[in-house]
Amino acid sequence: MMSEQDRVDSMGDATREKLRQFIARVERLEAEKAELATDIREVYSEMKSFGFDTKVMRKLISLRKQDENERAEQEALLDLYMGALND
Amino acid sequence: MMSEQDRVDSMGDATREKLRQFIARVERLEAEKAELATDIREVYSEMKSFGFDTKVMRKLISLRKQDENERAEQEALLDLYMGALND
Amino acid sequence: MMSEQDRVDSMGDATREKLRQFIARVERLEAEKAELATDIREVYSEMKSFGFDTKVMRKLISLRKQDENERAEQEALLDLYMGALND
Amino acid sequence: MMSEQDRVDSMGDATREKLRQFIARVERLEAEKAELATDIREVYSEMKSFGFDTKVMRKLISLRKQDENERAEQEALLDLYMGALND
DNA sequence: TCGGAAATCAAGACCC
DNA sequence: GGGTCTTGATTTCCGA
Repeated sequence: MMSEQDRVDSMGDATREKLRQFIARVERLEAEKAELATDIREVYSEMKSFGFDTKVMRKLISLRKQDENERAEQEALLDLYMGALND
Repeated sequence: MMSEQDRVDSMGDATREKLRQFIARVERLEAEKAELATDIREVYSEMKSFGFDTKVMRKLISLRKQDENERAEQEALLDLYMGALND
Repeated sequence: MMSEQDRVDSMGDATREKLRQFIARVERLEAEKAELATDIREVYSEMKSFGFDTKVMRKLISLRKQDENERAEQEALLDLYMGALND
Repeated sequence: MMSEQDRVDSMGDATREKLRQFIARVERLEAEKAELATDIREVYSEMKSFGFDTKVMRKLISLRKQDENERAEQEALLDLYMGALND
């Protein structure tokens, strides 16, 4: 059986380069995502120091997101119906 | 390193029996679950032969489930507020 | 454009009733399926508190299921052969 | 019992405004975070269509992240030691 | 029937 | 340490 290292060695240079690029892109995006997570945490701690109950706030915001999702779904359903009418 | 077989061999009889029982229970439940999945698929195909658009129907039913979840969440939020009021 | 409500209104009573029944049947079956999923989760947590490694157990059970499927396939193949002999 | 609406009504205007701002900030950040998640998924699907095994790629990237964390820890430890030397 | 997309689920990280 | 969020893996589902 070929080891992973052998497999990498047997890649063409172009493939290896492509691999590096993919990894770099993902890692870049993940780093940005992690930063945003930090920012969000900071906003919550600001809220807390402002006297808001963060647990309630989290719930509230998650509920708003659900509403939004639901609205999107309703629209998707409507689209489905409209598509069905054209059959 | 002990192989899996060795580990089973080294179990006490009681443990081995317990193991068998757990596996039997899970497999029993999974079999029932699989049956239900089959039943559901059959209902959808009945619907289809009745002239309903199953894609629409699936969406509709999933939307109803979401509504239900949302209602539960709203209540959870209300409970949070009520709890917060008691502080 | 016809609103969703209009479409439902324009269904015959019989069709509307049929629709309700289908939805009820699917929701019933899905509720039962969800219960079974809960039961299975509970069995696993029992196993865990009994000292079994649930990850391994899951793997084990899924392997047994695969074997079972293979056996079923073999049997189906056998049936096929036997049928062929009768031709 | 005070209704939720009553509670919001009883807030000062400034507090209410502050609340809105906090919610807007969090929702903004979460939207950006969700976009990044989408971007990452897209990169993976590009990789897949390029012939890479995404499961392996995910593992690889997560290992690199671990290494990075370890390196960071080592450095933190080093800083600690160096600080100690200055005491 | 296959492959991709999405839902589901448990494990791990992380905050309180 | 309890609970929530996130991630990763598995399973499920649909369309081609």
